[in-house]
Amino acid sequence: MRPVRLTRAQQQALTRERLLAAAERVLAGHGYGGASIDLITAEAGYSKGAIYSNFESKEAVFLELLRVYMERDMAELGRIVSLPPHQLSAALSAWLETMHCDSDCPLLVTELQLHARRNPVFAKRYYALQDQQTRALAQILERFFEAQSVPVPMDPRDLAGCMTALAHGLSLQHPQAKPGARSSAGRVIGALLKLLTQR
Amino acid sequence: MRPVRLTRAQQQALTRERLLAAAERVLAGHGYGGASIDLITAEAGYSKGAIYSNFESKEAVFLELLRVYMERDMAELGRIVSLPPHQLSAALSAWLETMHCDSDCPLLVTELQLHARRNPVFAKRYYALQDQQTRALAQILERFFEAQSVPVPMDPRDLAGCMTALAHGLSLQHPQAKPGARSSAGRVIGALLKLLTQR
Amino acid sequence: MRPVRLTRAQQQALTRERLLAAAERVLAGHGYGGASIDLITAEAGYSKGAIYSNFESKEAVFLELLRVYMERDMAELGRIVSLPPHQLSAALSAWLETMHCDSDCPLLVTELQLHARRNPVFAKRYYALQDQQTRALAQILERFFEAQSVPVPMDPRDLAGCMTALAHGLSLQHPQAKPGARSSAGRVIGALLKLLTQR
Amino acid sequence: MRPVRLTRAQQQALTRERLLAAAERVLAGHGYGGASIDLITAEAGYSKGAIYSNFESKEAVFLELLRVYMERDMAELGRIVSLPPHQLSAALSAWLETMHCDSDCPLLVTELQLHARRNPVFAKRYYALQDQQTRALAQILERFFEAQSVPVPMDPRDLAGCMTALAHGLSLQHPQAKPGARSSAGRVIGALLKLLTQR
DNA sequence: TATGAATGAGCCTTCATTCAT
DNA sequence: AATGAATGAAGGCTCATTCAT
Repeated sequence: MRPVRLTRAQQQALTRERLLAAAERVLAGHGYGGASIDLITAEAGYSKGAIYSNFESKEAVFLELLRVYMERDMAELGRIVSLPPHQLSAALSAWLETMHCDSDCPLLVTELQLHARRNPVFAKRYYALQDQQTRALAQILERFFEAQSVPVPMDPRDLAGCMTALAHGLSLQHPQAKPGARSSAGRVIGALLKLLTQR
Repeated sequence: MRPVRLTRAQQQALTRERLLAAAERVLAGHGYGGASIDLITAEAGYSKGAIYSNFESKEAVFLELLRVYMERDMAELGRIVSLPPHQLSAALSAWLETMHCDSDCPLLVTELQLHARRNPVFAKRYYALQDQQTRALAQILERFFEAQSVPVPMDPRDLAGCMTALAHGLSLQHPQAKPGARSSAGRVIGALLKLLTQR
Repeated sequence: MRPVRLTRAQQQALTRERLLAAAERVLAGHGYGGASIDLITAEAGYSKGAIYSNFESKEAVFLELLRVYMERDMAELGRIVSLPPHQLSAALSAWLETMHCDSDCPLLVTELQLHARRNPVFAKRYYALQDQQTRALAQILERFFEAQSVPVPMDPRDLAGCMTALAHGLSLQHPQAKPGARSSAGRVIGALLKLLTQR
Repeated sequence: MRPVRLTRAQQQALTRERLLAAAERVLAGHGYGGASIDLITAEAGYSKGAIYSNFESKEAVFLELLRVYMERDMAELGRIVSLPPHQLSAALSAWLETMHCDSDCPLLVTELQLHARRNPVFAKRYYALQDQQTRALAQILERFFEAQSVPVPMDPRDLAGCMTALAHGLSLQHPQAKPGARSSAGRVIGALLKLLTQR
């Protein structure tokens, strides 16, 4: 039989992960200013001090959150870019909708963007990661247009920026959609993409 | 000769305006959570208590700020919509660039959007004003496409939402641009608009 | 015809009186700490500044209130002491009940007593006035017992102090009585007085 | 040897007790309105925030103070009621004098009474505890009169209310007595009790 | 490692007081 | 005489952070 007990390292990694997940939820629900240590640790089922056993400071938590967040995103984009052409369109749409329109993602990213605007340390890391993501999305878009035999209508990276801006911006224009409802952001982005491939 | 002294009502109106202007600057510079009464009144050159002679509460300051902000915007859009067709395109581009890309506006609006997401009272007022603005922009876009003899490629209000989302979203994707530099956001939006009228 | 206009002095006296009456009501309703200048002047139908045109400071308002309050009380007691013996008992009972049990008086006096405990200036005036009142009541009690042909059972001034203490203390022991209800304080004091005259 | 260090729970209990004791002193010295968190924690030798590690709010501090205060009183009354008859009279006198005349108790109780008049939450708890105390004192008075073979001259609970009202009211009628001096309140109450048992 | 009492700076708000009108 | 905008000192409370346990 395997021992049920986790090693020290595993235990701590688990705590870190739980804290980060809690920080994500609290950030989405309460904003950067409203995300207090107490709220985060309570959400994770720990007490206040747990944060300081696992992170340097509150700032460090969100820096780390940003890292895992973008890493997750990049992995997904990496998966999509390597899909066969005929699956690309559907995957792209799904990504734009699920990751950026129907979830807390726009809220989260926007909070982090605003924070980056005011915090140089945070900014450096934020813009680097965002750049990576834009490049990845640009590559996907190139392959996407190629698959439709349509020339990319503008610089692919600019287009990638547009898609992200639209996904975030549109989803913030309306109150939190009910879980079931199809977000208008998704619909509108789909329509725009179709427009750009239809001439 | 006119007396130099202002009446008391004028004096207070001046104070209100200064406080609101200070609130705008502080909000842009420190975010909703970071915009403390102390910071705002100091920025305006008054003592902390002055806010409470002019506003019900901190919340009321930002609600009022939102109102004058949107009012200013609507006046400008109203001016644009009544322009002769051949001046429309230039005015629209200028508006998108100046009001939404090169200024603190996207920062500000995004802060307010996020706040609206979490504050029902604020939300009600915010979404109402945003809706007005979207309608006005939609009307302008219709006239714009008409002037180019091109059918509007999608529902005009959706398109208006897209333009705003792009203006906000793109300008947040990069660190604060230096005052002189032409923002990439403006360039990209211009390119996209051209694309949509060029087929 | 008499002119309707009051003279300056009359006008100001009226304002003072209104402010004092308002201070009395607010003090009873909100306590010493809760009786703010704003509350008082609003209750009187004036604006904040009116207080400072008529009184030195907030403290001075309550000092003056105390004076008119005690003066009013003394006048009433003076009236009672000069009544013919056969009306004395009823008048005394009525005074104890109406002035000290069924009204805001105990609340008010207690607030002032507590304030006197902590403010030497206030204390000096307060205890002097209270002493006057106790003497007056003592005299009345002497006449009261004389009228019943019963020796005064203890030092008349101590007895007067007891009556006042009972009237105040008992009426604070219960939540604000409904206007119509006969206060238990009045009933109990009546019973005690009867006991002391019945042997 | 016992360890000198206290456990954490003990440490916190000590802090709580110190804060409550400080609150009691500050309340007596500055009144309900004047008893600020700053004053209380400074008096206890802690920093301002310490209160909030131990109590929900300022209100809760005084609610708790009220509780321990009344509990202490009830314990003492419980001790007295079970005394043999010949010790009753002396114990009762001692209690009335020490607990209610020569200490800060009347001040404190009166502050709390006034607060209860204006705060429904506080009132509920206050009047419940006061009722308990009155019943206990009534029982003692019954035994007291029985021991003297004199019928209780009025409803025992009313009489208990009278005794408390007298103890509080009389001791507030004079400036803070010097520690050594025999309070006139004690003397007067003693005299009255004797009167009631002497016929 | 995780806890949570204690700290202390900072926040929003109230309020007595001043003074130009 | 009365107004009320502005001041500035508290006041109650929150929260990131520290540290003994």
